[in-house]
Amino acid sequence: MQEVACCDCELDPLCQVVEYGERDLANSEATLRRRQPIRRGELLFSEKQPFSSLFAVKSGSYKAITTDLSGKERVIGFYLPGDLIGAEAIANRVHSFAVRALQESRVCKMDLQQVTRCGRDREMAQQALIQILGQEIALNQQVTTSLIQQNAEQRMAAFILGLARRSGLRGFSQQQFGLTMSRSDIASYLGLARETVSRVLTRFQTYGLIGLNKQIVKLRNPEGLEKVTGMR
Amino acid sequence: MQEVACCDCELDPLCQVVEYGERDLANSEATLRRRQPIRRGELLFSEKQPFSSLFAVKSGSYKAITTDLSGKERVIGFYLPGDLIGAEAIANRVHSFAVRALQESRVCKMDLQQVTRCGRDREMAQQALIQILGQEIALNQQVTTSLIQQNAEQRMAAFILGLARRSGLRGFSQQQFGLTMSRSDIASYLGLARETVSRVLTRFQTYGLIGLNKQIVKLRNPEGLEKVTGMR
DNA sequence: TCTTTTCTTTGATCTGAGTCAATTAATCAG
DNA sequence: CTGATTAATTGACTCAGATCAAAGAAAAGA
Repeated sequence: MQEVACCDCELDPLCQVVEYGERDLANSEATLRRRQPIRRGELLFSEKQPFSSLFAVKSGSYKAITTDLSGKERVIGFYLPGDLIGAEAIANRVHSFAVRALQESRVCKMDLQQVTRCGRDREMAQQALIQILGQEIALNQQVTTSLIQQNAEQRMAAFILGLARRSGLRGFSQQQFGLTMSRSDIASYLGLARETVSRVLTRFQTYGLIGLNKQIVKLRNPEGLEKVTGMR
Repeated sequence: MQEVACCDCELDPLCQVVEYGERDLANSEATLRRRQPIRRGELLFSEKQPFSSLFAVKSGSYKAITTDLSGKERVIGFYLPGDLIGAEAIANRVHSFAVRALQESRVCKMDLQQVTRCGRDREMAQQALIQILGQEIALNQQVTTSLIQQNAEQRMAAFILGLARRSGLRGFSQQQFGLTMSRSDIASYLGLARETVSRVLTRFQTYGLIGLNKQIVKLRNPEGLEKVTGMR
């Protein structure tokens, strides 16, 4: 299982400050626990659970899910190595969705309560956190836009390119990466039917845009995909 | 034009800290400018413009817009009294979309550069900002979810209820409020055709869910609307 | 005021994507 | 390895919502 390097991780600016601060702390209560293992299918936290920590994905992948009135599960996001999990609960101190591991994975866990209590490094930590949250807002904005006003092919193309970009940013291959979530998960996330996801993926293969076997996606024509999205 | 009270504004926790800090500052360079007037159609900032300040809507309304490849405008959000504008640019120091006033409006403008330089109040200001950003992330998450997987009626219902809730939260009527944006703007935002927005609105009227004349919406049956959304 | 332009509504038609159904492939348990 | 269960693909059909078109209502200019 390939892991993201700390230097490529979104939470790292905060980790550094916290860990630096920790050395000076008399009590050895770790505020930061690196590389916690999580089994496939395990919940990182559940909906309505009180907020206690932020997580950074070290390896593997996760999905964020809510349950609607009829009890059906809805996927509202995916997390890959280097991604931040849990920011949505900072203000209300309660998680607004559950997060489940899609495979054997590892996270780094940071106790935010402690972070905001650790005195002289507090300001640096806060500064770092502000940056991270700002980044998060900008990203969410983009994702929302690219999903809402687009058709099935555009959504899928944007989704695949997004995965590729994230893979590249975290130090992995930008051309080839794992599609660890099921077709149903993708469908739910993109607001499409399973069957449509399947059809669009095979269409993309016949167009020569991507190659796909087992869980591995290969970008054969990234520019073409970019065109399909219809965005800049 | 009705204005939101500062105590009902999202940016207020930050304003308070900043303004308190300002009194002690030797230089009288204001970091906070309250109630700046903006004319209808005027840009608050444009896409790709360097980030310099956060804005809080005091009165009126705004839309956030990007332009796609074909040069067509896409609405990606609306701002009402009490809302925060500009958070998406904090991390990258560049605005990722433009914001245009939908009518005569007022904003409070806060220079964030200064905020993060003002010394002993800095920590309080940062704490406040973290809360605000966290709230922003949680809200965006909700909006995205409610839009992507819903049909036209569900989107419109959620949109109207969202406006009502925001209106109520800011100290205005929850039953009655202005629909200051055009049908096209709503359509673009919700990812629908103008015609569909129009049709759904008339359907809602004939169902007795809302009343609508000129720019004023009245909720006649909020529970009914809530049911239409199909969410909790 | 009247005219022009823009916005909104309503109707008719068409199409992308959802639903239902059946087949094939992959994963899991023993 | 083998049968059982679950996931993915493919096809046929349907419908919500897009597009096209035209009329009506508001808003902006003169």
